[in-house]
Amino acid sequence: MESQGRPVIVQMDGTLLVDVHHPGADEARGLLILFAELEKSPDHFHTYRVTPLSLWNAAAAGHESKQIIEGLRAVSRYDIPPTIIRLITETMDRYGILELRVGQDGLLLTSTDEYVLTEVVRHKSIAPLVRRVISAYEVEVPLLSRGTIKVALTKIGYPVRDLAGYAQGEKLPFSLRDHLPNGEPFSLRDYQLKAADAFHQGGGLSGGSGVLTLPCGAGKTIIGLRAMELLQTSTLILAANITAARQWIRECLEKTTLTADQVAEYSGESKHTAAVTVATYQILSYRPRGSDSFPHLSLLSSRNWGLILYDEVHLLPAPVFRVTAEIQARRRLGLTATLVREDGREDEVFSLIGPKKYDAPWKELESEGWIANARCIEVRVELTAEERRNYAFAEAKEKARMAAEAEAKEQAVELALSRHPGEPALVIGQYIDQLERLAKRLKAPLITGSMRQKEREELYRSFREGTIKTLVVSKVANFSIDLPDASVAIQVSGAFGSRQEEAQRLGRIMRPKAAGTYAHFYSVVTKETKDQEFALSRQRFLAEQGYEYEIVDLREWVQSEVVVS
DNA sequence: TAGCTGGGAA
DNA sequence: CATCATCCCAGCTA
Repeated sequence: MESQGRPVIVQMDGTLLVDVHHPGADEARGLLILFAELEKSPDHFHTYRVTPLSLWNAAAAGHESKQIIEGLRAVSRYDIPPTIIRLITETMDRYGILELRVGQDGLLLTSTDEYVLTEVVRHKSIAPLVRRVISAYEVEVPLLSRGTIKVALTKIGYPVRDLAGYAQGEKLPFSLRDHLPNGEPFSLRDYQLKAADAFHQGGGLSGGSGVLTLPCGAGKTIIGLRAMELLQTSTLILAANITAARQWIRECLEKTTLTADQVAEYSGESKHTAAVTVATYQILSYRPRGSDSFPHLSLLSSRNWGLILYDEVHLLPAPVFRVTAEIQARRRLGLTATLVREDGREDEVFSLIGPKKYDAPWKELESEGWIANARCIEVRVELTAEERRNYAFAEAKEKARMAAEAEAKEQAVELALSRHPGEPALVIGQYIDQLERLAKRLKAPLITGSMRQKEREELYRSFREGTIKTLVVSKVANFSIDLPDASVAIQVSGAFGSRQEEAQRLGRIMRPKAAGTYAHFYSVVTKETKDQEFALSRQRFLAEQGYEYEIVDLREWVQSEVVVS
């Protein structure tokens, strides 16, 4: 291939630009996601960035800096700047210089490079964790410091390869069923097997802990059950909320040979433990008022768990990080749709749960029909003259809300809905006032957090049965996994900067649709306001997931609709 | 003992 | 950056 014709431009600052119109762009992106993170995706060039964490994940997955650089050369339009080659090589090669293994009387932190170990051991965050210097290649660390030292080493740029192994855990013989209770045959999809294998391979030492990244609707639970089956051991499952916890219990009973007395819920409502116990993050982080102890954290050491499974690992709260540092001898599996945390503690997930073991190829899942084909549309609206005046005079903190609640959004929602007659649609927003207005205008029921669970379930049922076509929902849409699937989602307001929220909402329409049809995801945004600032991060998120998206203007849209009808 | 309400946390 | 979620617990009723 002509070098002029290659799709990637490597820049001095560590960003990688992909020309998305280039025929080799898809292939290039497949290479870049191995070791770089997508940063933004304007019209013609997508920007990736290499970060220490993205490079270490690649190294932990067994990629070598040499291969990565060769691959990059093959898709790069110009010569790669030497500083970037050095950055990739040095960062990746640091992973694995240090290793942690079991010693006679604690852990051994070992190095193939005496200078690195000496330097590291002198560091003020590491020195207190070292019990004894054995040689220039070996120091002793107390067993209990396993987690702390891993976090500290990552923070100073020398992530350690943990080869200290795992506790056996109580045996639990069971298997996945090949038929569900209703008689339907049940088997795992290819990528589900691959994901679970990626976690398990390497067995005793290098395998057995890490994170699997899969889109909503790809069957994360099933992969978790498969991982449990591979290990045949008692498991503590931590879930983000009670509904998710109960979903785990249901799936255990439905899809495995585990019996009801082997699966227990540990929550505010019911505190039972069994060989498989499902708890919420919140009960672990619970602290009675005025106290500084966490009475339920002991659950983690209450039994000889062979596996701790962290569902939605990006939500893992601080106290659970702390205790996870203390149980590094237990196998750990993290499941998530996005590894991005709003609090920036990705490095702790990397250190304490483990490196990323599998990242689902979205586009592949989509083309194989496991998740829906989705179209994302950003609808831009304007403030009215009056709103604009108020906006100009408003305090900075009021502005976001004013933009989010712009009157024109209501018309945009109506118009978007009219393009999908008969399709189940969700209107999702952040502010109850705005949602109340919308619900009235659309003559659709509104569901918020204050609605009783019973009433919600009623509405969900009608929606599922099709007697209700449109539901207006608040932030419950981000959490409630009972919320039925739709083929249209319209978001009118929200924490637009939050990619997690975006992921949840997009997930609402990701269940496979009939061949050749699309799911539609609309975001209604007010032009020239705070609202618009969030558009960039959304673009980035959607592009990360492999989605193209389209921008339309409400005014032009209104005109074209008039012409059509 | 279950079922509801309200306050508090993060 | 405030808003709205969540869950947990205590305390009430029956």
